[in-house]
Amino acid sequence: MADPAPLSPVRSAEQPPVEKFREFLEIRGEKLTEPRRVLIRHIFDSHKHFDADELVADLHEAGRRVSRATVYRTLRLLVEAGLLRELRLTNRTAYEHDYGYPSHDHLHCTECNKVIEFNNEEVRRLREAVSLQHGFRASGHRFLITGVCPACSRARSSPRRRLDLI
Amino acid sequence: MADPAPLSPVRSAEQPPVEKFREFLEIRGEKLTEPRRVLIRHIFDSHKHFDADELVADLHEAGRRVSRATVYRTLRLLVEAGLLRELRLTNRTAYEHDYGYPSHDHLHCTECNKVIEFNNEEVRRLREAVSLQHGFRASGHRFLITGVCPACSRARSSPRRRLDLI
DNA sequence: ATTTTTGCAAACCATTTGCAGCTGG
DNA sequence: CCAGCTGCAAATGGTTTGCAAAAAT
Repeated sequence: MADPAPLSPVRSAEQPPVEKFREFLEIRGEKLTEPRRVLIRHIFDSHKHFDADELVADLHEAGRRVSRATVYRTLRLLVEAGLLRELRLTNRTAYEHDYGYPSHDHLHCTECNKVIEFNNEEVRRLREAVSLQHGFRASGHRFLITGVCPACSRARSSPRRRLDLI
Repeated sequence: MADPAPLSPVRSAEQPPVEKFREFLEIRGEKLTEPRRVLIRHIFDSHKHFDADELVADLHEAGRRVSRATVYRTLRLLVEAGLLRELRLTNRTAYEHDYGYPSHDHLHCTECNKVIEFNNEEVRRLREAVSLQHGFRASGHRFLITGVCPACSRARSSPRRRLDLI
């Protein structure tokens, strides 16, 4: 999955993801194991969207092998812990950082499959307004705009496009 | 999947879904067959969200059996034709009417899994504003608010709840 | 007559799970 | 030590596909 154009990553006074996870596990009487540490380290090492398969592949390449089963099991925990968020754009579930990253929404280019993040105050306001109208207690939202990104838009209307297709 | 609280269905001067589909197929040199007619008739007979499995089950009950394979193949066509829209809330893909129904967004109750539709002008405006900011040509959007619906909210805070759980 | 479609069953693919052995607290 | 975890391999469950027979133009 294509990387998103990143917003300014703000992780300053907060505790690091591993600690947040340890806390979560402690409360449930569960354990912070080596495979889990490896995963969380790798995931929060860079800010990008990924799916289970990419994670397994990346780790194997890096010589840090964690079984597919453990990857799936841990991803579920990280979502429950509020560290990751699920993104269901295709048949495979993608994940993105939730903890320590500003809340945002997405533009999805249907030509190149790029995902662009954006942050707009209005979205949150609108979510509250709509929820209020329906007596709904909102806990989250997802605003996804699909279309064509500037780059693809340019390529599309460019006179050289016809030639490119040959 | 739970039915959505319906908006006023507006299908007046437009041609019926089957005709729209026939047109789509004709352009591609494809055929409007009996199983396809059965499916589209059943789907547009009532306005509700459904998935492939429910569709197969419903039809079998009604004595109009269409194979699972054909159901899946036809659903894909109906989406391409702009008659249906996909809704990926869970592991199975749900579908809703797109053609002849006002554009809208969704509130998804995570307790009872109900889907409530809403229509808010602001959403469209916001989509255009954000797209403009990013030089993006929007062709569609999805605004999904997750949380707890009024009914579940009431049940949750009710003093009798603890007893219900026993 | 020719091309597309259907139904069946088998294949696929992402994800989950049972289990025996390993590990963290 | 003991509850919880891991890896493996097998199971699941939704969706897709190959193919021979059936239907549409």
